[in-house]
Amino acid sequence: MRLVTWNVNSLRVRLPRVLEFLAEHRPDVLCLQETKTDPTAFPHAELAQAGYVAADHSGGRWAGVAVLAKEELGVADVSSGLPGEAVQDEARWVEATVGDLRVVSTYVPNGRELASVWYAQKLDFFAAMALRVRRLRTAGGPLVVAGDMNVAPADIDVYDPAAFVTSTHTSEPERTALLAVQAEGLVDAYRQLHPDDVGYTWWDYRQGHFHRGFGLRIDLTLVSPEIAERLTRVGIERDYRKGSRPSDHVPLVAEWT
DNA sequence: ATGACCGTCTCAGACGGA
Repeated sequence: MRLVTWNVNSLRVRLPRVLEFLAEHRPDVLCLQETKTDPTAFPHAELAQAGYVAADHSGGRWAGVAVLAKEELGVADVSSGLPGEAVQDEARWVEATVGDLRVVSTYVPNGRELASVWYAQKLDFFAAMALRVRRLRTAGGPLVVAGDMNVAPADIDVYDPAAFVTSTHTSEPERTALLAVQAEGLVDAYRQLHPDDVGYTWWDYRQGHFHRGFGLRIDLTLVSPEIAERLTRVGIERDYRKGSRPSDHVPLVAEWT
């Protein structure tokens, strides 16, 4: 199984890069975030030509998530929205079943500033997420929760921890909230296979941050234990930050037997 | 340097992103 998560920052603009990626890597499953797509404008036809079907939760100009699967695998039992999320219908959570695998694609709220209402809503989103993961784990079967968590789990995941002490994404409450989700029975796939490696998945468009190596690891693939023990490779497709009109995030690839 | 980049919606500039 090859499963990929990628915050594309507008599926309309990024469609050529997405089709390039599908052709090059042929993932079984591709989780997308920040599709920024109107529900009526989701590019189902273009993806079908590439051999993929999609379960999308599209909310217009902001957010938007989707689960793509190879046509022969299909997407079943689609569920849109996170029960209990602070702001309903922001299109930050979609679930689908692919084969025997339950897949979630999520785009956690940014939080904007510490001690803001948006920051509180971000923590609330994680709390709702932990409850939902508990439910899904109780139901049993292999589970993947992949997406843009908007939290760098540890200082190794931050190019300059000191630069973030007054910012979101590295605060103790955010990290604790993410750990509470994992405590429901999910493993950080990249960190499992790369315990000491620096592996950023996002670089700010500004100030040449990519070329200066200033990134964060905020896109995660969280897997249930039966998948974690079968992982064979977890890789970051850094080259997709280069070239024509790149997203500010890159694809994270996980493979298991 | 009080910003710098990118995408969206609406039409030059705001808002969101992290």
